[in-house]
Amino acid sequence: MARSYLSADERREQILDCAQTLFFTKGFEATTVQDLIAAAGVSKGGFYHHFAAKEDVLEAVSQRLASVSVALIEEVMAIPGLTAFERLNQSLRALRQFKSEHAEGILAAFAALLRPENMTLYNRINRVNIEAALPLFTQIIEAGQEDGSFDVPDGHLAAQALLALGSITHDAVAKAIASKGTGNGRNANTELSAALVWQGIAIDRILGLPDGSIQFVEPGFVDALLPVEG
Amino acid sequence: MARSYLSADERREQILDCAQTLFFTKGFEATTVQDLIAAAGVSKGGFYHHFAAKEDVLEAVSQRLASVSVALIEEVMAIPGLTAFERLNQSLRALRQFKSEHAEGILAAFAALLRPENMTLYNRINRVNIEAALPLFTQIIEAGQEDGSFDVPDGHLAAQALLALGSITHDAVAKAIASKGTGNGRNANTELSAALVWQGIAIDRILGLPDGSIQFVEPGFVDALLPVEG
DNA sequence: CATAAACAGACCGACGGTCGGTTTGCAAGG
DNA sequence: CCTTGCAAACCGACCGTCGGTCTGTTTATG
Repeated sequence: MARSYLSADERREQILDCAQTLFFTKGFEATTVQDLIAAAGVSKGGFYHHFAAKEDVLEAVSQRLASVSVALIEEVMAIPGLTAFERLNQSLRALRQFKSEHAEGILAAFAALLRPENMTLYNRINRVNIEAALPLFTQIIEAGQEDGSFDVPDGHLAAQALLALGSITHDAVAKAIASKGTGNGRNANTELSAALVWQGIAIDRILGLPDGSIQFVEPGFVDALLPVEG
Repeated sequence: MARSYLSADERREQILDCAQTLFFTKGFEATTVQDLIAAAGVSKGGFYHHFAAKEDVLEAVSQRLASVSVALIEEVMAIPGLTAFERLNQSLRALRQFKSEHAEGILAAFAALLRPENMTLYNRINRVNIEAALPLFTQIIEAGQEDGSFDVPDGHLAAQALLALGSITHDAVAKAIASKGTGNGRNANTELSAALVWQGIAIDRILGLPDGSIQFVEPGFVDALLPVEG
């Protein structure tokens, strides 16, 4: 029968595409290698020619997802002549804009990731994302120590604190998604907005800025992402 | 052959004891049900009589560990006549003291948890711990909104932020443990101390307090926990 | 046409979990 | 005090499935 014979890179990407879909749909543990090779149309031997283990696929998927955020921030890093404060705000804005532009996909991803059977996937993606973003945020904050934007004793530690705050909103996001179509979506959206506003304030405070300095949400951001029906 | 026949509670606890040791030693995934029943001296059927799945054992072990911290904080909650600020500080002190008193065990646990093959165990324990501690911290902070101790818009969100900060120090702890016997333990301990001091400052700032209000470390705490040899 | 990369698929050991049956403790009835 | 009945504790052989291996075969490429 006609084998397809893709290049290593193409095949890898194709398998990762299938894996991403499957992982998000049924979870990492529940996705078998059989599922993966069936979806990708490749044999067991072919699969293990490109990946040493199922675990490697998880890692690669996580890395690929993290690289999206990294690229967005690196674009902002390339802009010359910004203060560190402006650079941080712009980075957050870029991430926000990306979420808005891909609202549908982001939403589906979150809905999948927050399901209990997907904790492994969620934790891995989260970890890799933080590891990838940490040096960039460290760089920004350390520049901010120089130019007087921020008041923190250590840029690296401050960056870790900022990234750790991300987990605050996950609860609220989960609730907001869960309440879709249950009638209290309005309420959940308000709660999520409050959580995001607070996350912004927490960032301000950690960086030694007055409340409201960093713009972490925009009015209507949540409602645009999660439209309340009815 | 002489069966032992323990009560359900006794047997459960016994299995959990063995499981805890095994999970910390070889990790959750690497510990098989065979290992568990061999260690506990019970049969497959006996094991599944008490636990519906291997996963349940993980959950139970995590819950049991979390209940230790909860008990410590609840003790502080029972003290009458404290301001919320004092209550928070006392709670943190109690946790710190517990760590000092059980330095050896705590250290071994951390060393085990931070190994890459133990991420599942680590994440689970972390999650359960946060879930267990969240209502208590929320209660303290909400009281602090009333009595003027803290300046935050929402007690629950503030508590989530505080607990999220815990992850900052994990890196430093991992480094400090890893550097034992490598000669730069002195350095790693200093770094860990700095991380803990920063975590205290971050808590201050999030709660709207001046830097240094909350005592999150004491001088010599790290060196007492992780003695530098030589 | 040689060589290596890409792929195939039968196969394996081990794992989590099930199931029908057995043993023990215990309380109620004689 | 002794049955007797019964539920709870326990046993261990067995099963399906999974991740991973291994021996080859097919395709591209220089």
